[in-house]
Amino acid sequence: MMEIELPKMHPSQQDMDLIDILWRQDVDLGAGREVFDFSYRQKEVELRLQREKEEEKQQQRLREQEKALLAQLQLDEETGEFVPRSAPPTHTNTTNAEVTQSVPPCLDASVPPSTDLMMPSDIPAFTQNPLLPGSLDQAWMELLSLPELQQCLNMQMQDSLDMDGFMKPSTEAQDPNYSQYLPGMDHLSSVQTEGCPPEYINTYDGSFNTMVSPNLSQMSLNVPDVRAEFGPEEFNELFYPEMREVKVNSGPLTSDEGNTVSQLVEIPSDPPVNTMDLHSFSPGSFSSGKPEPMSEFPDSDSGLSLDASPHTSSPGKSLNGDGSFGFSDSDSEEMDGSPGDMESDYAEIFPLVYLTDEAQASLSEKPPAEALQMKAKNPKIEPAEASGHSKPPFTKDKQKKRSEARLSRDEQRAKALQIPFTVDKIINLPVDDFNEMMSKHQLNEAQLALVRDIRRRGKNKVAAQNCRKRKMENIVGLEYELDSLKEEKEHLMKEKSKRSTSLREMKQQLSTLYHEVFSMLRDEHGKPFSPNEYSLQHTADGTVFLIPRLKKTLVKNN
DNA sequence: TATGCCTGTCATGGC
DNA sequence: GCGCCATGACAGGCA
Repeated sequence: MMEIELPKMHPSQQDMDLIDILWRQDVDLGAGREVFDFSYRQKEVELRLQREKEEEKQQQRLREQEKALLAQLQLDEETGEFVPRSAPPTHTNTTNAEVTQSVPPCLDASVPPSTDLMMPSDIPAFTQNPLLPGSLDQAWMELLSLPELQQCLNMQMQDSLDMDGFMKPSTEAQDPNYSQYLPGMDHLSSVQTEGCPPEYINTYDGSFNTMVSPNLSQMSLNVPDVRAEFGPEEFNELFYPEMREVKVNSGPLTSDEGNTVSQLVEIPSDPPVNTMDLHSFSPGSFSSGKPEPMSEFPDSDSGLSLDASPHTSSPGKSLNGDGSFGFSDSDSEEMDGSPGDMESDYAEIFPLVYLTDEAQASLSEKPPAEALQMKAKNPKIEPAEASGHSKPPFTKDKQKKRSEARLSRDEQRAKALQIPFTVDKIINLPVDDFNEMMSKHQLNEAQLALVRDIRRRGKNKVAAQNCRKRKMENIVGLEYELDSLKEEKEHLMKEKSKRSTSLREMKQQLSTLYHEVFSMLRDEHGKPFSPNEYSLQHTADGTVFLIPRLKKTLVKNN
């Protein structure tokens, strides 16, 4: 087994099983991973560097955007919030007082109350608790200055009012805020917040921490779906456990998530072994430059009908001319139609080309005619004893690489058949050049068949190499992808855990503040409101409503 | 000798 | 229809 150097990862058993399944599919194809290790490692390093650069750029961009944004904002000294300079006066200034002073139903005078829909006369007026002159305001200010809390209240308010018909807050005033609290989810935020300029979406997260209390600034709100954990119903349960029948319409916060194969593995860098000298095989030199194997075929010269067109060459015209070579039309057809048999035929026709030098030497003592006669006697005998591969052709020369051996096998065949082209040319010439080359030489059927076969095998060999290489690259790529996904999953799990903790703390704070504020409210008689009968609702613009719970239920039923 | 890997080859289908 | 390419399957060689 080969030791492969793979990127460091700690896959689970399942992952390993998956890899093994993929790997087993190809392992018998012989693709070796180590071939790709180097490029793989390179790719990995490049990817990491690229990721780091991108992160750096993004941070830089965020800082710039934040600066630009802050330049457009001014700090509200009272609330501590940044507000656009050009924006109309915020409600935050008035909210503070109106929470306790303005007349219900709408506690914020800047927001015209929908009195026809809103508070009937049974809504008690707010009165500031004389005993707690500033603390209430302060508490609300603190509460309202927390964007997260505002957001929670907004959600609750919107849900309630959407359902009750008391008020339909503009989504533009709401949704963009969500994106501010989802700095890590810009892509999602931008989907939901069409009305919000992207620079606000992308930059508020940077300034966000400056607006919140220190402890909260530690919290990150990159919660993909806050409502999944902190939905309106849960919110209701948190504060109105007894009012579960009041269904709220949850707003749509959910987002619409939405080689060149490196040129052929160089064919064995070694050039075809024993590259034939093309010129030595020119038709005119056949008889003179008689290659050694040809001694096995004393009749071959005479058998070559150089003038005969391949198509007109009859069995009698092939090679021997006397037909002793055993080539018949059917044989030729077999060769063409069944390449698998061609090798066998070659083996029969030119048995020596399948043998080692030694074997050839021993065979040379035997007249080739004998072999040909055997072929003639039993033409149906499958070469190499029927399997076509059962006889190892080059088992003697262990030093030779198999590829070389195989290559030389075709070369030897070509040599034996006196093919006047190099195997390399036969395989690699473009089809036009190949045809042109072929047309310049009169080849008999056996030669044509062999040339075609050599070309086909040669091209297929390269194709197989490419195919295996691609397969290995795919496997390596999948392993890398698997590793990345595992890391991402791990990261998301940590993130989720962090968000949950943060959310819990916020809920707790909000609950505390809510009850604190509620307990400070007094009606015109100085009596506290019953939390069972009233609830506080808060909008994005700072308006606070005191909503009678019974009313909500009634409206809902209507 | 058994086993796993590598490579060449063939068959087949798509372009 | 031919040639090329991709790929699954198979077989042989080798360590």
